[in-house]
Amino acid sequence: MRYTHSFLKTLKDAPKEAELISHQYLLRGGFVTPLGAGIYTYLPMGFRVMRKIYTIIQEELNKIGVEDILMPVVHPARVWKETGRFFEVGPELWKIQNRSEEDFVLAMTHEEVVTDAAKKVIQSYKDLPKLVGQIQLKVRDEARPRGGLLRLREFTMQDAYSFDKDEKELEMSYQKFIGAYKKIFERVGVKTVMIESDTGAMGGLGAHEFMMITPSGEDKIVTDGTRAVNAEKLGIAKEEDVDSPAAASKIAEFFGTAKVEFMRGIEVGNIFKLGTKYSDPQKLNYLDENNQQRPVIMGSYGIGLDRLIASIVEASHDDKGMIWPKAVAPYHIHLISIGDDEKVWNTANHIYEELWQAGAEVFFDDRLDVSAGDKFADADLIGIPLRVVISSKTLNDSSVEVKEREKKTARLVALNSLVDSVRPR
RNA sequence: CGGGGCGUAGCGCAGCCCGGUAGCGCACCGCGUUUGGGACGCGGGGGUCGCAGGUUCAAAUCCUGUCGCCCCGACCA
Repeated sequence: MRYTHSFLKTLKDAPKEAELISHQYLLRGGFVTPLGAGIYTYLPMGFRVMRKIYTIIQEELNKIGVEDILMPVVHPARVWKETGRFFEVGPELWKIQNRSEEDFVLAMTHEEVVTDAAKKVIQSYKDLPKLVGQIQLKVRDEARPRGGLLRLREFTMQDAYSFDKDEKELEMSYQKFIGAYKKIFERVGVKTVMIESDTGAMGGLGAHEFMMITPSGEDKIVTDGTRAVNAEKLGIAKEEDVDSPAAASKIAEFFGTAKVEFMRGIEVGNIFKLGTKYSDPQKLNYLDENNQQRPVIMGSYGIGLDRLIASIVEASHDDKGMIWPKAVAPYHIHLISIGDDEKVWNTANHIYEELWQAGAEVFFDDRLDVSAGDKFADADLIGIPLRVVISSKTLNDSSVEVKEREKKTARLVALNSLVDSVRPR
Protein backbone atom coordinates (compact mmCIF):
# COMPACT_ATOMS: atom_id res chain seq x y z
CA MET A 1 0.00 0.00 0.00
CA ARG A 2 1.11 3.51 -0.80
CA TYR A 3 0.70 6.21 1.82
CA THR A 4 -0.86 8.51 -0.78
CA HIS A 5 -3.57 5.92 -1.50
CA SER A 6 -4.10 4.85 2.08
CA PHE A 7 -6.97 5.71 4.42
CA LEU A 8 -4.24 6.49 6.96
CA LYS A 9 -4.02 9.76 8.86
CA THR A 10 -1.65 10.03 11.79
CA LEU A 11 -1.91 12.50 14.65
CA LYS A 12 0.83 14.44 16.39
CA ASP A 13 -1.26 15.00 19.50
CA ALA A 14 -3.13 12.18 21.17
CA PRO A 15 -6.84 12.80 21.70
CA LYS A 16 -7.29 13.84 25.30
CA GLU A 17 -9.47 10.89 26.26
CA ALA A 18 -6.53 8.52 25.79
CA GLU A 19 -4.55 7.79 28.95
CA LEU A 20 -3.06 4.37 28.33
CA ILE A 21 -0.04 4.33 26.06
CA SER A 22 -1.64 1.65 23.89
CA HIS A 23 -4.75 3.78 23.49
CA GLN A 24 -2.72 6.85 22.57
CA TYR A 25 -0.53 5.14 20.00
CA LEU A 26 -3.35 3.14 18.41
CA LEU A 27 -5.31 6.38 17.92
CA ARG A 28 -2.33 8.45 16.81
CA GLY A 29 -1.11 5.79 14.42
CA GLY A 30 -4.49 5.51 12.73
CA PHE A 31 -5.13 1.90 13.80
CA VAL A 32 -8.56 2.49 15.31
CA THR A 33 -11.01 5.34 15.75
CA PRO A 34 -13.82 5.63 18.31
CA LEU A 35 -17.49 5.76 17.40
CA GLY A 36 -18.76 5.85 20.96
CA ALA A 37 -17.75 4.72 24.43
CA GLY A 38 -16.26 1.25 24.05
CA ILE A 39 -17.15 1.05 20.36
CA TYR A 40 -14.39 1.32 17.77
CA THR A 41 -13.86 1.21 14.04
CA TYR A 42 -10.78 -0.72 12.98
CA LEU A 43 -8.94 1.28 10.35
CA PRO A 44 -6.70 -0.44 7.78
CA MET A 45 -3.57 -0.66 9.98
CA GLY A 46 -5.47 -1.99 12.96
CA PHE A 47 -7.50 -4.41 10.88
CA ARG A 48 -4.33 -5.87 9.38
CA VAL A 49 -2.99 -6.55 12.88
CA MET A 50 -6.33 -8.09 13.85
CA ARG A 51 -6.19 -10.42 10.85
CA LYS A 52 -2.63 -11.50 11.64
CA ILE A 53 -3.67 -12.45 15.15
CA TYR A 54 -6.82 -14.09 13.83
CA THR A 55 -4.76 -16.33 11.58
CA ILE A 56 -2.26 -17.28 14.28
CA ILE A 57 -5.05 -18.23 16.69
CA GLN A 58 -6.83 -20.27 14.08
CA GLU A 59 -3.63 -22.10 13.10
CA GLU A 60 -2.80 -23.09 16.66
CA LEU A 61 -6.32 -24.17 17.49
CA ASN A 62 -6.65 -26.15 14.29
CA LYS A 63 -3.47 -27.97 15.27
CA ILE A 64 -5.11 -29.35 18.42
CA GLY A 65 -8.16 -30.40 16.46
CA VAL A 66 -10.50 -27.43 16.78
CA GLU A 67 -12.88 -27.03 13.84
CA ASP A 68 -13.93 -23.51 12.87
CA ILE A 69 -17.58 -22.52 13.05
CA LEU A 70 -19.43 -19.19 13.10
CA MET A 71 -22.33 -18.53 15.45
CA PRO A 72 -24.82 -15.66 15.33
CA VAL A 73 -24.66 -12.43 17.31
CA VAL A 74 -28.44 -12.20 17.68
CA HIS A 75 -29.86 -14.98 19.83
CA PRO A 76 -33.50 -15.85 20.45
CA ALA A 77 -33.99 -15.60 24.22
CA ARG A 78 -35.20 -19.18 24.29
CA VAL A 79 -31.76 -20.72 24.82
CA TRP A 80 -30.81 -18.15 27.44
CA LYS A 81 -34.03 -18.90 29.28
CA GLU A 82 -33.26 -22.63 29.15
CA THR A 83 -30.10 -22.12 31.19
CA GLY A 84 -31.62 -19.38 33.33
CA ARG A 85 -28.92 -16.89 32.41
CA PHE A 86 -31.54 -14.69 30.76
CA PHE A 87 -32.62 -13.78 34.28
CA GLU A 88 -29.39 -14.29 36.24
CA VAL A 89 -26.65 -12.50 34.36
CA GLY A 90 -27.72 -8.93 35.03
CA PRO A 91 -27.67 -5.73 33.00
CA GLU A 92 -24.51 -6.68 31.17
CA LEU A 93 -26.59 -8.99 29.04
CA TRP A 94 -27.90 -6.81 26.23
CA LYS A 95 -31.56 -7.63 25.71
CA ILE A 96 -33.55 -6.48 22.70
CA GLN A 97 -37.00 -7.10 21.29
CA ASN A 98 -38.15 -7.51 17.74
CA ARG A 99 -41.25 -5.89 16.21
CA SER A 100 -43.45 -8.57 17.75
CA GLU A 101 -42.00 -7.80 21.16
CA GLU A 102 -40.27 -11.15 21.34
CA ASP A 103 -37.13 -11.27 23.47
CA PHE A 104 -33.69 -11.58 21.93
CA VAL A 105 -30.24 -11.12 23.38
CA LEU A 106 -27.03 -9.97 21.80
CA ALA A 107 -24.18 -12.44 22.06
CA MET A 108 -22.46 -11.80 25.37
CA THR A 109 -20.90 -15.24 24.93
CA HIS A 110 -21.89 -18.38 23.05
CA GLU A 111 -22.23 -21.33 25.45
CA GLU A 112 -25.99 -21.61 24.98
CA VAL A 113 -25.80 -21.42 21.21
CA VAL A 114 -22.97 -23.91 20.81
CA THR A 115 -24.72 -26.31 23.18
CA ASP A 116 -27.91 -26.02 21.17
CA ALA A 117 -25.99 -26.82 17.99
CA ALA A 118 -24.15 -29.71 19.64
CA LYS A 119 -27.46 -31.44 20.44
CA LYS A 120 -27.92 -32.06 16.74
CA VAL A 121 -24.46 -33.60 16.40
CA ILE A 122 -23.74 -35.46 19.62
CA GLN A 123 -25.90 -38.45 20.55
CA SER A 124 -23.44 -41.21 21.35
CA TYR A 125 -20.14 -41.70 23.16
CA LYS A 126 -18.89 -42.41 19.64
CA ASP A 127 -19.50 -38.74 18.84
CA LEU A 128 -17.07 -37.65 21.58
CA PRO A 129 -14.79 -35.88 22.07
CA LYS A 130 -15.40 -32.85 19.85
CA LEU A 131 -13.74 -29.43 19.68
CA VAL A 132 -15.20 -26.42 17.88
CA GLY A 133 -14.43 -22.74 17.95
CA GLN A 134 -14.98 -19.40 16.32
CA ILE A 135 -13.73 -15.83 16.19
CA GLN A 136 -16.78 -13.63 16.47
CA LEU A 137 -18.19 -10.43 17.94
CA LYS A 138 -19.33 -10.30 21.52
CA VAL A 139 -21.64 -7.55 22.75
CA ARG A 140 -21.99 -6.54 26.38
CA ASP A 141 -23.69 -3.58 27.98
CA GLU A 142 -20.62 -2.64 29.98
CA ALA A 143 -21.23 -0.31 32.87
CA ARG A 144 -17.94 1.35 32.15
CA PRO A 145 -15.88 0.76 29.03
CA ARG A 146 -12.30 1.88 29.60
CA GLY A 147 -8.68 1.92 28.54
CA GLY A 148 -9.18 2.15 24.80
CA LEU A 149 -9.37 -1.44 23.59
CA LEU A 150 -9.07 -2.97 27.06
CA ARG A 151 -12.76 -3.04 27.92
CA LEU A 152 -15.25 -2.64 25.11
CA ARG A 153 -18.98 -2.89 24.62
CA GLU A 154 -18.48 -4.64 21.31
CA PHE A 155 -15.38 -6.74 20.84
CA THR A 156 -13.92 -9.62 18.90
CA MET A 157 -13.29 -12.82 20.76
CA GLN A 158 -11.97 -16.22 19.96
CA ASP A 159 -14.13 -18.71 21.83
CA ALA A 160 -13.85 -22.47 21.58
CA TYR A 161 -15.73 -25.30 23.24
CA SER A 162 -14.86 -28.87 24.16
CA PHE A 163 -17.33 -31.74 24.50
CA ASP A 164 -16.19 -34.79 26.44
CA LYS A 165 -17.75 -37.87 27.99
CA ASP A 166 -16.26 -37.44 31.45
CA GLU A 167 -14.06 -35.20 33.57
CA LYS A 168 -10.95 -37.19 32.78
CA GLU A 169 -11.40 -36.55 29.08
CA LEU A 170 -12.25 -32.91 29.80
CA GLU A 171 -8.91 -32.60 31.55
CA MET A 172 -7.21 -33.82 28.38
CA SER A 173 -9.05 -31.27 26.25
CA TYR A 174 -8.26 -28.60 28.83
CA GLN A 175 -4.56 -29.39 28.67
CA LYS A 176 -4.62 -29.24 24.87
CA PHE A 177 -5.99 -25.71 25.02
CA ILE A 178 -3.44 -24.67 27.64
CA GLY A 179 -0.73 -25.78 25.24
CA ALA A 180 -2.30 -24.02 22.28
CA TYR A 181 -2.85 -20.81 24.24
CA LYS A 182 0.75 -20.72 25.39
CA LYS A 183 1.88 -21.04 21.77
CA ILE A 184 -0.51 -18.33 20.62
CA PHE A 185 0.66 -15.82 23.22
CA GLU A 186 4.27 -16.67 22.47
CA ARG A 187 3.75 -16.18 18.74
CA VAL A 188 2.07 -12.80 19.12
CA GLY A 189 4.81 -11.65 21.50
CA VAL A 190 2.95 -11.36 24.79
CA LYS A 191 4.38 -12.84 27.98
CA THR A 192 1.61 -14.35 30.06
CA VAL A 193 1.22 -16.20 33.32
CA MET A 194 -1.59 -18.67 33.88
CA ILE A 195 -3.44 -18.09 37.11
CA GLU A 196 -6.32 -19.74 38.92
CA SER A 197 -9.54 -17.80 38.84
CA ASP A 198 -13.18 -17.76 39.75
CA THR A 199 -15.70 -19.25 37.40
CA GLY A 200 -17.98 -16.20 37.63
CA ALA A 201 -21.08 -16.11 35.48
CA MET A 202 -19.71 -18.92 33.33
CA GLY A 203 -20.08 -21.42 36.13
CA GLY A 204 -18.51 -24.84 36.29
CA LEU A 205 -15.75 -26.85 37.88
CA GLY A 206 -12.76 -24.54 37.66
CA ALA A 207 -11.08 -21.87 35.63
CA HIS A 208 -7.78 -20.30 34.73
CA GLU A 209 -6.82 -16.97 33.23
CA PHE A 210 -3.86 -15.95 31.10
CA MET A 211 -2.53 -12.65 32.38
CA MET A 212 -0.07 -10.27 30.86
CA ILE A 213 1.64 -8.68 33.84
CA THR A 214 1.59 -4.87 33.63
CA PRO A 215 0.81 -2.03 36.04
CA SER A 216 -1.80 -0.70 33.63
CA GLY A 217 -3.86 -3.88 33.90
CA GLU A 218 -7.20 -3.84 35.68
CA ASP A 219 -6.92 -7.34 37.14
CA LYS A 220 -5.20 -8.07 40.44
CA ILE A 221 -3.04 -11.11 40.98
CA VAL A 222 -1.50 -12.69 44.06
CA THR A 223 1.44 -15.05 43.67
CA ASP A 224 3.94 -16.88 45.85
CA GLY A 225 6.33 -17.31 42.95
CA THR A 226 5.16 -20.74 41.87
CA ARG A 227 1.38 -20.49 41.85
CA ALA A 228 -0.69 -17.44 41.04
CA VAL A 229 -4.34 -16.66 41.64
CA ASN A 230 -6.78 -13.90 40.77
CA ALA A 231 -6.94 -11.72 43.89
CA GLU A 232 -10.74 -11.67 43.76
CA LYS A 233 -10.73 -15.41 44.44
CA LEU A 234 -9.12 -14.63 47.80
CA GLY A 235 -11.46 -11.73 48.48
CA ILE A 236 -8.67 -9.23 47.95
CA ALA A 237 -9.75 -6.03 46.24
CA LYS A 238 -6.62 -3.92 46.45
CA GLU A 239 -2.94 -4.19 47.22
CA GLU A 240 -3.24 -3.13 50.84
CA ASP A 241 -5.69 -5.98 51.50
CA VAL A 242 -2.89 -8.49 51.05
CA ASP A 243 -1.56 -7.53 54.47
CA SER A 244 -4.94 -7.49 56.18
CA PRO A 245 -5.81 -10.09 58.84
CA ALA A 246 -8.90 -11.09 56.85
CA ALA A 247 -6.79 -12.04 53.84
CA ALA A 248 -4.03 -13.72 55.84
CA SER A 249 -5.96 -16.90 56.52
CA LYS A 250 -7.11 -17.23 52.92
CA ILE A 251 -3.61 -16.64 51.63
CA ALA A 252 -2.19 -19.20 54.06
CA GLU A 253 -4.87 -21.68 53.10
CA PHE A 254 -4.31 -21.25 49.37
CA PHE A 255 -0.52 -20.97 49.21
CA GLY A 256 0.61 -22.56 52.48
CA THR A 257 2.75 -19.49 53.02
CA ALA A 258 2.26 -15.84 53.94
CA LYS A 259 5.01 -14.61 51.64
CA VAL A 260 3.10 -13.43 48.59
CA GLU A 261 3.41 -10.71 46.00
CA PHE A 262 0.69 -8.50 44.49
CA MET A 263 0.68 -7.69 40.78
CA ARG A 264 -1.58 -6.24 38.14
CA GLY A 265 -2.32 -7.76 34.78
CA ILE A 266 -4.45 -7.71 31.68
CA GLU A 267 -6.58 -10.80 31.24
CA VAL A 268 -5.94 -11.80 27.63
CA GLY A 269 -7.36 -15.30 27.83
CA ASN A 270 -9.51 -17.46 30.05
CA ILE A 271 -10.45 -21.12 30.14
CA PHE A 272 -13.29 -22.79 32.00
CA LYS A 273 -14.16 -26.34 32.95
CA LEU A 274 -17.88 -25.91 32.49
CA GLY A 275 -18.83 -29.46 33.43
CA THR A 276 -22.58 -29.92 32.99
CA LYS A 277 -23.52 -26.29 33.66
CA TYR A 278 -25.01 -26.01 30.15
CA SER A 279 -25.46 -29.62 29.09
CA ASP A 280 -27.80 -30.32 32.03
CA PRO A 281 -30.38 -27.56 31.50
CA GLN A 282 -30.13 -27.72 27.71
CA LYS A 283 -30.25 -31.53 27.77
CA LEU A 284 -27.09 -32.15 25.79
CA ASN A 285 -26.77 -35.86 26.56
CA TYR A 286 -25.09 -38.86 25.01
CA LEU A 287 -25.67 -42.57 25.24
CA ASP A 288 -22.72 -44.41 26.79
CA GLU A 289 -21.46 -47.94 26.11
CA ASN A 290 -24.05 -49.36 28.52
CA ASN A 291 -26.98 -47.56 26.90
CA GLN A 292 -27.13 -45.00 29.71
CA GLN A 293 -27.98 -41.32 29.11
CA ARG A 294 -25.22 -39.06 30.44
CA PRO A 295 -24.69 -35.29 30.21
CA VAL A 296 -21.83 -34.13 28.00
CA ILE A 297 -18.93 -32.57 29.94
CA MET A 298 -18.05 -29.18 28.46
CA GLY A 299 -15.22 -26.67 28.55
CA SER A 300 -14.91 -23.18 27.09
CA TYR A 301 -11.82 -21.27 26.04
CA GLY A 302 -11.56 -17.59 25.10
CA ILE A 303 -9.11 -14.94 23.95
CA GLY A 304 -10.07 -11.27 23.52
CA LEU A 305 -8.46 -10.07 20.30
CA ASP A 306 -8.88 -6.34 20.89
CA ARG A 307 -7.47 -6.63 24.36
CA LEU A 308 -4.61 -8.71 23.01
CA ILE A 309 -3.77 -5.99 20.48
CA ALA A 310 -3.69 -3.38 23.25
CA SER A 311 -1.57 -5.69 25.38
CA ILE A 312 0.99 -6.12 22.62
CA VAL A 313 1.36 -2.34 22.39
CA GLU A 314 1.57 -1.99 26.17
CA ALA A 315 4.35 -4.55 26.13
CA SER A 316 6.19 -3.33 23.05
CA HIS A 317 6.71 0.38 22.45
CA ASP A 318 9.12 3.24 23.11
CA ASP A 319 8.70 6.99 23.45
CA LYS A 320 8.28 7.37 19.69
CA GLY A 321 5.63 4.78 19.05
CA MET A 322 4.70 1.16 18.72
CA ILE A 323 7.14 -1.69 18.01
CA TRP A 324 5.18 -4.55 16.45
CA PRO A 325 6.49 -8.09 16.72
CA LYS A 326 7.06 -9.42 13.19
CA ALA A 327 4.29 -11.99 13.42
CA VAL A 328 1.52 -9.45 14.00
CA ALA A 329 2.87 -6.29 12.36
CA PRO A 330 0.48 -4.64 9.89
CA TYR A 331 3.22 -4.77 7.24
CA HIS A 332 6.66 -6.35 7.07
CA ILE A 333 8.45 -3.35 5.62
CA HIS A 334 8.01 0.42 5.82
CA LEU A 335 9.56 1.82 2.65
CA ILE A 336 10.47 5.52 2.58
CA SER A 337 11.69 7.68 -0.27
CA ILE A 338 13.30 10.98 0.62
CA GLY A 339 13.12 14.01 -1.60
CA ASP A 340 11.74 14.31 -5.10
CA ASP A 341 14.90 13.28 -6.92
CA GLU A 342 13.87 11.34 -10.01
CA LYS A 343 16.36 8.51 -9.54
CA VAL A 344 15.33 8.09 -5.90
CA TRP A 345 11.67 8.08 -6.86
CA ASN A 346 12.11 5.54 -9.66
CA THR A 347 14.27 3.28 -7.51
CA ALA A 348 11.81 3.37 -4.61
CA ASN A 349 8.91 2.49 -6.89
CA HIS A 350 10.88 -0.33 -8.43
CA ILE A 351 11.84 -1.73 -5.03
CA TYR A 352 8.25 -1.46 -3.88
CA GLU A 353 7.06 -3.66 -6.73
CA GLU A 354 9.94 -6.10 -6.36
CA LEU A 355 9.40 -6.56 -2.64
CA TRP A 356 5.73 -7.38 -3.09
CA GLN A 357 6.62 -9.88 -5.79
CA ALA A 358 9.13 -11.42 -3.37
CA GLY A 359 6.35 -11.98 -0.84
CA ALA A 360 6.93 -9.00 1.44
CA GLU A 361 4.04 -6.85 2.65
CA VAL A 362 5.25 -3.30 2.06
CA PHE A 363 3.89 0.05 3.17
CA PHE A 364 5.42 2.73 0.95
CA ASP A 365 5.58 6.32 2.18
CA ASP A 366 5.53 7.78 -1.33
CA ARG A 367 4.63 11.33 -0.34
CA LEU A 368 6.73 13.80 -2.31
CA ASP A 369 5.89 16.95 -0.38
CA VAL A 370 6.67 15.69 3.12
CA SER A 371 10.00 16.19 4.87
CA ALA A 372 12.25 13.33 5.90
CA GLY A 373 11.71 13.95 9.59
CA ASP A 374 7.97 13.75 9.15
CA LYS A 375 8.26 10.39 7.43
CA PHE A 376 10.63 8.99 10.05
CA ALA A 377 8.31 10.09 12.83
CA ASP A 378 5.38 8.35 11.17
CA ALA A 379 7.42 5.20 10.65
CA ASP A 380 8.43 5.14 14.31
CA LEU A 381 4.85 5.74 15.41
CA ILE A 382 3.32 3.02 13.24
CA GLY A 383 6.04 0.61 14.31
CA ILE A 384 6.46 -1.66 11.30
CA PRO A 385 9.45 -3.91 12.20
CA LEU A 386 11.71 -3.06 9.26
CA ARG A 387 12.35 0.34 7.69
CA VAL A 388 13.95 0.78 4.26
CA VAL A 389 15.01 4.28 3.24
CA ILE A 390 15.78 5.27 -0.33
CA SER A 391 17.62 8.57 -0.69
CA SER A 392 20.25 10.12 -2.90
CA LYS A 393 22.60 10.13 0.08
CA THR A 394 23.12 6.37 -0.15
CA LEU A 395 21.85 5.68 -3.62
CA ASN A 396 24.94 7.32 -5.14
CA ASP A 397 26.86 4.38 -3.67
CA SER A 398 24.21 1.97 -4.96
CA SER A 399 23.07 1.16 -1.45
CA VAL A 400 20.00 1.73 0.68
CA GLU A 401 19.49 2.06 4.39
CA VAL A 402 17.81 -0.68 6.41
CA LYS A 403 16.83 -0.34 10.06
CA GLU A 404 14.97 -2.52 12.51
CA ARG A 405 12.33 -0.61 14.43
CA GLU A 406 13.64 -1.78 17.80
CA LYS A 407 17.26 -0.88 17.01
CA LYS A 408 18.95 2.48 17.31
CA THR A 409 21.21 2.29 14.29
CA ALA A 410 20.74 1.54 10.62
CA ARG A 411 22.86 -0.48 8.23
CA LEU A 412 23.57 -0.10 4.53
CA VAL A 413 22.61 -2.83 2.12
CA ALA A 414 23.68 -3.03 -1.51
CA LEU A 415 20.80 -2.16 -3.79
CA ASN A 416 21.12 -5.33 -5.81
CA SER A 417 20.88 -7.59 -2.75
CA LEU A 418 18.19 -5.67 -0.89
CA VAL A 419 15.15 -7.70 -1.89
CA ASP A 420 16.84 -10.95 -0.99
CA SER A 421 18.08 -9.68 2.36
CA VAL A 422 14.83 -8.20 3.65
CA ARG A 423 12.20 -10.59 2.27
CA PRO A 424 10.32 -12.46 4.96
CA ARG A 425 11.44 -16.05 5.35
C1' C B 1 -24.83 2.93 39.43
C1' G B 2 -21.93 6.58 43.13
C1' G B 3 -17.72 10.43 42.97
C1' G B 4 -14.76 13.79 39.95
C1' G B 5 -13.45 16.20 35.30
C1' C B 6 -14.31 17.83 30.31
C1' G B 7 -17.54 19.27 25.75
C1' U B 8 -15.22 25.85 21.23
C1' A B 9 -12.77 23.45 13.22
C1' G B 10 -10.11 16.61 11.90
C1' C B 11 -6.43 16.77 16.65
C1' G B 12 -4.48 19.77 20.83
C1' C B 13 -5.99 24.21 23.25
C1' A B 14 -7.20 29.78 24.65
C1' G B 15 -11.49 32.88 25.25
C1' C B 16 -16.07 32.07 29.94
C1' C B 17 -14.68 34.63 36.15
C1' C B 18 -16.10 40.44 34.35
C1' G B 19 -22.04 39.22 28.22
C1' G B 20 -20.72 43.15 22.97
C1' U B 21 -19.75 40.43 15.41
C1' A B 22 -14.96 33.45 17.74
C1' G B 23 -9.03 32.96 18.21
C1' C B 24 -4.07 30.13 18.38
C1' G B 25 -0.84 25.67 17.13
C1' C B 26 -1.01 21.20 14.24
C1' A B 27 -3.62 19.18 10.09
C1' C B 28 -5.95 20.85 5.22
C1' C B 29 -5.92 24.01 0.04
C1' G B 30 -2.83 27.36 -3.59
C1' C B 31 2.08 29.42 -5.15
C1' G B 32 7.24 29.42 -4.33
C1' U B 33 11.63 27.82 -1.76
C1' U B 34 12.83 23.20 0.73
C1' U B 35 13.82 17.38 1.67
C1' G B 36 18.26 12.42 6.59
C1' G B 37 14.61 13.31 12.36
C1' G B 38 7.91 16.25 12.99
C1' A B 39 11.04 22.76 7.22
C1' C B 40 10.02 28.11 5.66
C1' G B 41 7.52 32.45 3.30
C1' C B 42 3.10 34.52 1.29
C1' G B 43 -2.06 33.76 0.42
C1' G B 44 -6.50 30.78 1.71
C1' G B 45 -10.78 27.29 3.29
C1' G B 46 -13.24 25.21 7.34
C1' G B 47 -17.32 26.66 13.45
C1' U B 48 -25.51 25.99 14.45
C1' C B 49 -19.08 27.31 20.58
C1' G B 50 -22.66 19.30 22.42
C1' C B 51 -28.19 20.07 22.50
C1' A B 52 -32.77 22.49 24.39
C1' G B 53 -35.06 26.13 27.09
C1' G B 54 -34.50 30.77 29.96
C1' U B 55 -32.48 35.87 31.39
C1' U B 56 -30.90 40.13 28.31
C1' C B 57 -31.07 45.29 23.51
C1' A B 58 -27.20 41.47 23.01
C1' A B 59 -25.14 34.74 25.32
C1' A B 60 -19.31 30.55 23.73
C1' U B 61 -19.65 33.61 28.31
C1' C B 62 -25.02 34.04 33.14
C1' C B 63 -29.30 30.41 34.84
C1' U B 64 -32.02 25.61 34.30
C1' G B 65 -32.42 21.06 32.09
C1' U B 66 -30.47 17.40 29.00
C1' C B 67 -27.02 14.44 26.05
C1' G B 68 -22.08 12.82 25.24
C1' C B 69 -16.95 11.63 26.50
C1' C B 70 -12.86 10.56 30.08
C1' C B 71 -10.91 9.16 34.99
C1' C B 72 -11.64 6.78 40.14
C1' G B 73 -14.87 3.30 42.61
C1' A B 74 -18.85 -0.63 42.48
C1' C B 75 -19.70 -4.36 38.70
C1' C B 76 -17.20 -7.43 35.11
C1' A B 77 -18.03 -13.76 30.86
